[in-house]
Amino acid sequence: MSAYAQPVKPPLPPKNYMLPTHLPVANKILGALPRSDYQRLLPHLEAVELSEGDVIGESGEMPRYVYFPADALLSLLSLVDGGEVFSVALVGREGMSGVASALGGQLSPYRTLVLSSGTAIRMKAKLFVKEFRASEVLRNAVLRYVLSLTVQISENAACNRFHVIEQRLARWLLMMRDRLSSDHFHVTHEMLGQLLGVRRVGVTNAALELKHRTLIDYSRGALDITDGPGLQLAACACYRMADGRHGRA
Amino acid sequence: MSAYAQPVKPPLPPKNYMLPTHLPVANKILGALPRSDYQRLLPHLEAVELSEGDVIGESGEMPRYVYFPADALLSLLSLVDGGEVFSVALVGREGMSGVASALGGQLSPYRTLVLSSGTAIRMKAKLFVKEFRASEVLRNAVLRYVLSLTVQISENAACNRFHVIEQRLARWLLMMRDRLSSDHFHVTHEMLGQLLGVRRVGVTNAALELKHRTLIDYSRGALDITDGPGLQLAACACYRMADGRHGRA
DNA sequence: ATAGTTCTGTACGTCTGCGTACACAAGTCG
DNA sequence: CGACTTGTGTACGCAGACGTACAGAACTAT
Repeated sequence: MSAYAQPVKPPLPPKNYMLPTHLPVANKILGALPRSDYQRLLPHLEAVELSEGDVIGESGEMPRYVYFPADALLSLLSLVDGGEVFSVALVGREGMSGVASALGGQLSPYRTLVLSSGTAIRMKAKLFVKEFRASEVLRNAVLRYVLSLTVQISENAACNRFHVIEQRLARWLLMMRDRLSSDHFHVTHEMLGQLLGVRRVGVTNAALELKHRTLIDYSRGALDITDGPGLQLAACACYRMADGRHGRA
Repeated sequence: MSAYAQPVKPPLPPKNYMLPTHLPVANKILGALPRSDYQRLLPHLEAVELSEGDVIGESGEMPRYVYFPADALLSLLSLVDGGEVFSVALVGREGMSGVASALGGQLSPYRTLVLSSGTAIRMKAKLFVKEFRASEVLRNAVLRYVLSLTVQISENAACNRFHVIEQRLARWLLMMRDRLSSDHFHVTHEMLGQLLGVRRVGVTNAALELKHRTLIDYSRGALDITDGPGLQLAACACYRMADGRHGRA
């Protein structure tokens, strides 16, 4: 059974790091804050190490922390009635988890899963809400991210509707690459199946095809993007439209 | 050709109405405002009549107005590269169009289509942004709606992934009924196909089945929900999870 | 009344993806 | 070392939806 199927994981071991007392910080929302705002938040920020498979927030519960990924990668999963899970968005250093709190929600609508191990900066949700209300700078940064998140979810929904697995797989691999800033990362076909909302076998077939075309290579979860430009051609145009912006040419 | 396929419709004829100077107003966001806030907005609000098929906002453009539907019904359409359109959300009296402006976006990510004729209250987008920044009450109301909109889009995406056309059709009809507060409304199979992102024929087949089960009846766009509870059983559980809240038992 | 348009019903071959099952390989743990 | 777990490859029948095409019914306009 993959970690995806587990409803809740045990609490993560918090591990403190030195946080930079000056900009830029790894996370782009925090990094965009003026020095004075960042300094005010600093005492309440805590760097933690997240491990692949951790569930750091469950749908229907109110998260105690909001997370700003540095080099970790998160996935927001929507739970369907039959116990199915479906990934609606990826969250990397450009974003955060826990926006529902800011928007006045009492419950998180998503399960938040750690897709790729790494560091994230966290903050108590209640405090974050307070800061969000008080600081216009922070609020504007967060709201801009909420917008891009909503757009990501929407385009993703449309993409799922119209494009075949192979194109979508190529796109997701590129999206992960962009957010991780690396051509090499760890992800199994089973995980990708959950992200795309398709069978593991469907991923295997699509991945094989991409492998035969020498666009990617992989073995037991160790995935390599060997031909980025080629992979972009294999992906649907959704990638260029929505995600090309993130950089990593 | 259906109105959906047309990129832009000619400007709508604005038609002024008396707006209530006291609460409640038909739109729930505006209606939830304290009297003083509503009074301040009032001079800038304008009631307009929207007609089915009107496109009141185009993807990639910045809308000049934000709209608060009273008894009109809007659909937010995401445009996919190949010219396909896909409805990501319904907006009725519980919501508004143009949230992107509030969140700091320069461009609307959606085409906004009038699904069902009726009245809406509109306001210049720039002014709305100003008020959004200035008034915490308005801001909180709008942000709560942004959250529910995001959740709607997400659950919709997941629903599309896992449920068959017939269930999804039943759900959309119920969603439309809830927002229009009526068991009878006008919508063609062609329109529904665009909303669900499927072929017109697919809708016809599903609708026929629902008709044979005497859950609905229709003819040339005039649609009747003749057995609401039965239709709920035909719909996927997504309806009860997400939309049952809207009321209309 | 006639002609045109819109909406709905029906048909048919095709394709993508599903559900399921099994085998093998590579790692892990005792 | 052997036993177990995890990840990947492969097969096969089936179902839902697609693309397309055509025809009739209902409404509209002249």
